[in-house]
Amino acid sequence: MEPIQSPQQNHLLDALLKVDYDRLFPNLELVELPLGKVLCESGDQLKHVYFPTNSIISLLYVMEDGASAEIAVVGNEGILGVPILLGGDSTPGRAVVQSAGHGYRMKAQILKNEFNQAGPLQRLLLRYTQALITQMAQTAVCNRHHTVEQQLCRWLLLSIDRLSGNELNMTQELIANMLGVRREGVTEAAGALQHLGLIHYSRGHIQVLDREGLETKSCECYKVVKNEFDRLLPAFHGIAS
Amino acid sequence: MEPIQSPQQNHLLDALLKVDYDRLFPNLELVELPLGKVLCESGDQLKHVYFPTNSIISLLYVMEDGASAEIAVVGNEGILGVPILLGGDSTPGRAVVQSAGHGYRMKAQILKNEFNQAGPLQRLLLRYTQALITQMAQTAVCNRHHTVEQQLCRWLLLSIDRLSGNELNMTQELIANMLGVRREGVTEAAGALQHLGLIHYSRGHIQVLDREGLETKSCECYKVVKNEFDRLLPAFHGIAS
DNA sequence: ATGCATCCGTGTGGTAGCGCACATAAGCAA
DNA sequence: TTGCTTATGTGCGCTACCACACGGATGCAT
Repeated sequence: MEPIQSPQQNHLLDALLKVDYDRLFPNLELVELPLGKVLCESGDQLKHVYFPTNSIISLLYVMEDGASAEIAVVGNEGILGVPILLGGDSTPGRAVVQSAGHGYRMKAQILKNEFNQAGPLQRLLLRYTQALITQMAQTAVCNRHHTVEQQLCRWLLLSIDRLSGNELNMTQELIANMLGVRREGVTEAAGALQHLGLIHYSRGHIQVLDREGLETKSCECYKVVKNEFDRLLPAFHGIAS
Repeated sequence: MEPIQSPQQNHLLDALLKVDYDRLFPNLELVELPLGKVLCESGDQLKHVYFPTNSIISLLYVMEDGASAEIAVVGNEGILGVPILLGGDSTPGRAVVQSAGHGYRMKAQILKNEFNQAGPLQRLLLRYTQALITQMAQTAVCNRHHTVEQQLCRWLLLSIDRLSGNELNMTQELIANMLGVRREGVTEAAGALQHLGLIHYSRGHIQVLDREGLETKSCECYKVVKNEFDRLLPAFHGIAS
């Protein structure tokens, strides 16, 4: 039972003015985004930008010794490819599909040209960039000061916010890679959350049972990021109007 | 012996086309930036943007419990006020003068108007934004994986790169606040570096004696950030041409 | 049902950094 | 000098997390 895909499931596309949307629409290509697919290796130049619909893309920085950490996630609220717009053609980061699903992609140059027209589309994407920056900054602080359990809560909340349901397909091993901690650390934290009845998981399948409880257990970082996204990107639905 | 101040000591201003520079020049106001001055409290709307010349501004995130961490620094290579340009009027961060000196400021609205013309000035500032994003991302990773000593090296290098000499006025207590670690941790790390002959410090005055040695001791994060700034913002001196 | 890869749980020992408490030291003021 | 403030050094117990090792469990394929 795959849900029907539509570009408007992506909030950025949905927020475009009708005239902008209609112009871009023919360039959008629906793509499947399987778990683990690397959309952009460190230092690569992105050929396409991606608008996830029901998938999540993780922005990872990988270090020389192989250690990694996620610095932000992109779901149906956003776009992968901000560096293209900012004029630095590459980033030192890697983009990986963290939660399988679909998205629309578009040749990077086309969106860049639209962006350079400095209209509402540019303003929208710049506001998204600001929200992304906030997420990265908060991740930096969170990495410094919060426990694995708190960070796991934040991460779960950010993830399910970007999907329709309350379930994730994601092994603890992968989560550990995202958070930049050991797998055992995730096991322990997840076990604690399950014991509290906040989540249920088994073999790579996670259900959030008590969203509010998770928010309580989480550090403030989740709320800060969420509030900033809501503030900067209210759902104003350019097409519907 | 204060050095003579000129807007062109700031690399962004220096990189403007002459026509843009001439138009902005009358709006630039030289300001002194004393140590510890808070230019922007969390959630504030910036009235001015700042172009440091021989000062450094630190972007700090402060948490509910008072713990803090620096997510990026802005010196003569950059500008404080990127969120203004991106259209989110405020940020959840705080901006503090980390190294006393001077800078030029300008009413935020004026620069925002210039930015919205979508010319070379906008492209320059967007490239700077990309560099800033890289710095924040690398900070997030560094917070996760590297020792206090490595981070101190990175921090010292990033700082002296943004000043003319090889000296800093900065107590260990303040550095600890920036890095989000204990003061004693900085004492220990700084002691080790001094023992190796890489730095000399006493009561809030730090000299870098062996830059190369510091780079060796530092984590890769410094080089990644530096390379990305050099790549995105080559010194191309719009005025001179 | 049997085999097998994957995923998860757990234990043991080691370490970096924390919180706290104080001891020294360097500058400054009268 | 004396005294005061600020800056830096050090020791101690504690905790979160790490690295490694291995045992157990689950689901899938044949």
